[in-house]
Amino acid sequence: MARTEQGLPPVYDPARVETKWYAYWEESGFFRAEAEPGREPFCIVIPPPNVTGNLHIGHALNNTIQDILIRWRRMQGRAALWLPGTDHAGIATQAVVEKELAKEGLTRQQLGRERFLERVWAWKERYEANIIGQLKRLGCSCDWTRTRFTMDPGLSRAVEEVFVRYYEKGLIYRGDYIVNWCPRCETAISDLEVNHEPAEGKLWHILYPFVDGPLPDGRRGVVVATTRPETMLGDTAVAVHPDDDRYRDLVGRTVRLPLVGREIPIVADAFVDPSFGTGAVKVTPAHDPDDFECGRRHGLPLVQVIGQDGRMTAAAGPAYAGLDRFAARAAVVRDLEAQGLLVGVEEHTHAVGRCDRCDTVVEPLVSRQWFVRMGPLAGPAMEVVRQGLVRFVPERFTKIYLNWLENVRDWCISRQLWWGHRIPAWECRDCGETVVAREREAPANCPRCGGARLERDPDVLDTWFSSALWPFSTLGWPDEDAPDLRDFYPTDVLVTGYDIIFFWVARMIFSALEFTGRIPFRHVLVTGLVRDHLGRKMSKSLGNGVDPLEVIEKYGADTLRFTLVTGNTPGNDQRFHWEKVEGARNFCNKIWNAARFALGHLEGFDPAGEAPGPEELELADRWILSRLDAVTAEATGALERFELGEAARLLYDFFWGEVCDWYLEIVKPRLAGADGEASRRAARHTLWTVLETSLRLLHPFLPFLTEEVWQRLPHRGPSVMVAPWPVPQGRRDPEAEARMGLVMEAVRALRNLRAEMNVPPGRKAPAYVRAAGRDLEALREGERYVCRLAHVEELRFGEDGAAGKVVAAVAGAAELRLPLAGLVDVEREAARLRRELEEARAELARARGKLANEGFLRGAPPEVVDKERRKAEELAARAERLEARLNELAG
RNA sequence: GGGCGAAUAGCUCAGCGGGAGAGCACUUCCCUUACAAGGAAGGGGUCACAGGUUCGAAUCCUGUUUCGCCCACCA
Repeated sequence: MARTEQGLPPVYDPARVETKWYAYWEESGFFRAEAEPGREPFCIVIPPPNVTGNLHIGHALNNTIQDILIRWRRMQGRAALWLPGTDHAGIATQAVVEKELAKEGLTRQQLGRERFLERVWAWKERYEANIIGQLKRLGCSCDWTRTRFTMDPGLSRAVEEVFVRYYEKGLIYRGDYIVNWCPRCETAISDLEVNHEPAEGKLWHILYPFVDGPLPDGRRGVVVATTRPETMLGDTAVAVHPDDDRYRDLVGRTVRLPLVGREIPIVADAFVDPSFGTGAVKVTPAHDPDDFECGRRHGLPLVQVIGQDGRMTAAAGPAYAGLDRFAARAAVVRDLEAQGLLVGVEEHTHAVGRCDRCDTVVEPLVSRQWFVRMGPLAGPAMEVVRQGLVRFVPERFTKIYLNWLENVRDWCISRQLWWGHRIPAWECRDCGETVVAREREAPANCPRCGGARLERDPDVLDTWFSSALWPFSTLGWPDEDAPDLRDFYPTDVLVTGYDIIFFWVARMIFSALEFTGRIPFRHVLVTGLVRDHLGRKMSKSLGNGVDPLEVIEKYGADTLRFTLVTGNTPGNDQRFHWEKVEGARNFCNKIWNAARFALGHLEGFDPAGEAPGPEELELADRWILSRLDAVTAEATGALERFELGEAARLLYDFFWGEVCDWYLEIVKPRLAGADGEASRRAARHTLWTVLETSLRLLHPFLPFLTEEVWQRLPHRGPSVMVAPWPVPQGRRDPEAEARMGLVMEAVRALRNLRAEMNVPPGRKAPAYVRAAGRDLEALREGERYVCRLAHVEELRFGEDGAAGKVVAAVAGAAELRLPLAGLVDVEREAARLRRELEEARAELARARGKLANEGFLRGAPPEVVDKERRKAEELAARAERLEARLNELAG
């Protein structure tokens, strides 16, 4: 940090400025969105993070994207609302708090419902504050005055309202159905909360003997195949396919259930696949979804042999009651074997369902639950997507979405938990009547029998039931006149991961259509996962997670944002590499230093007072301004298409590759006055224009850095975050771009010649140019740039040059020559080249020798051999180049 | 069993009908007063494979292979 320019250190220090600017933005009220006439609204509601813990790197990506979109639209003058909030995350939060309790040796039952909920609320307060703090560190420009939580009074009212209206419309029903039950969480879970994983298992073949004894043909009974023998205790039938000739004559007969003795019928049902197992299926309506349906079709009784705790019930018989279901499996197999009824065992891998939360094997159980009828809701939800009213980005996710809705089953929404929205239903203890009502309208007495013993349903709703309402409940629904609902709904874009399209996106769409009659958002921008550097999912158990806060502390929020958003396309996973973080950090530093340089030359600069006329701008100015307009248009287009990575790349390439590498270098002597006052003024103004505009373009991506720099630059307005988004100013100039292109190519060609020939950096010489027409004009116009940047004394047009020349063709038309004499000592250079050539040849011979050695080829690892091969190729190429240069020197 | 994605420079990835690119890594030179977290020059790729459409294909179509993911009630 020895030198400073304008008192600025040569390395950008994000820690010094980030909190300062965030506080300034917040105090200035820039995050607050006000809808006004004439200002088109733009709204994003945040996918509410769970209050289970801290934000992870995926949140950082997701929220960076939202912030970029919001900041961009805000600068465009839209009334941009980013509505923040958090989700109570029912089962997940309850689980973490229970875990915390367990450390104190407590269970929630010991605490009781009320005190347990107090604990959860305390947890919620702590983590909500945490999460909001983290979003602020990231730079998120949310309207914090509108922060919501899924269990806020208003949102809870929406939940209640939705439940009651669904119920009144017949779209919610309660009933005894088979559901996915987690015996550890002791609650029902939805289909989506079950993960199917392949598991090594066995397929047991069991003989169920005929009640009436063997048939005349000798058959003693029917053999069924099962992967879960313990469930046989609850069998109430055997099913075969109606067209299966092997069994057709058996339909209607009765078999005796082994171990239990119950007499059960053989029924015909088309759900049976004759090609699987023996073609005969044991039917356990209480413990298998297919069997449940089959049982209903045939009026079979339910025998529940596994309880909600995963242990066998009394109905399983005294030998098994109380046993864990897996212990019971072993016992049943043992007993069947003893009776000679186990007639075969095969190895068999099949899918076993596990609880999304705790990985416990799910038990299908019949229990009394609440369901949402999906049929009538799915149709419109598919229609709005088919019609393009709601668009997925990228588009391929529409198919996934539609496919899911086409096959969706009714949604089990009740959970046997405490943390969540309590179901607004009461049951009469006297007559069993069910009453569904808004809490404030709940009757004191049973409307049917008049009894006073109405008891509220103890269960709560699936957490996604409330998230499904998020886009409109946060804006004030069910109050139809809520100003925010009127001003900002439907929202514009939902940014979310592909992992919750079914859980959340689909449910928001059908809920919104049902209750607001409108779509909830116009676009769904789907993000991929951030994986670790090996491509693995980040997870707590692997310990491979990257904490966004750690990145922010080490490198700054802008760096993290830029890292996550570049080189990545919507819907695709990306890997996290610290090298990429460093690349983003370097870019920030590049901007910082370009600004440092510019500030040193813009002292006392007044943009309005010094605007040069068009005729005062020279080639480089017209070129960079043209490029600035082009990049402005391209970046804006990319943002409109949600290609944020593309927009970021465009700006990166422009700023680093064109502004810094070329324009700043060209402008240095001009700013120092080398080309006179007019040139200096044009350069100064253009430099300011390019830098100031670039900062505005970069602001959504790098909010802190751009603010810090912009504030130091001559500017208008209180903050770059409320400065106007750039629009092209009609400065496109294809002629200037073409001419400058040629100039740049000439510079590159001359530099190349110098480097190839080892011309000492300090040595200058004239360059001879042969060109015609426009090329000639362009090179004449850019002569000063070429001379300075390529370190050439002067350009001599139309001359053939000296002996020992080196030639480069430029743009196929012009030709540049450098005389070697005067640049290098030809004799010494030739000697050096010969030495290098010898070395290269010697090394090449060694490498070739190695590659000819059978022992090496066989013994060395393939990658080593490959490397050797590449080395040989490179050496050969190098030798060739050296020879060519030697010839050049000689000629 | 369906569906989707990926396969491009040593690594990580953009590009998706006319130029094969970026960052990192590699080689050479340069501490030139914006930046060595930098500058200049350079090496490195039959764009997985096979067909097809086209004047032209990394890019579109068909098929194949290898990874990865999602969905599905096969007991």
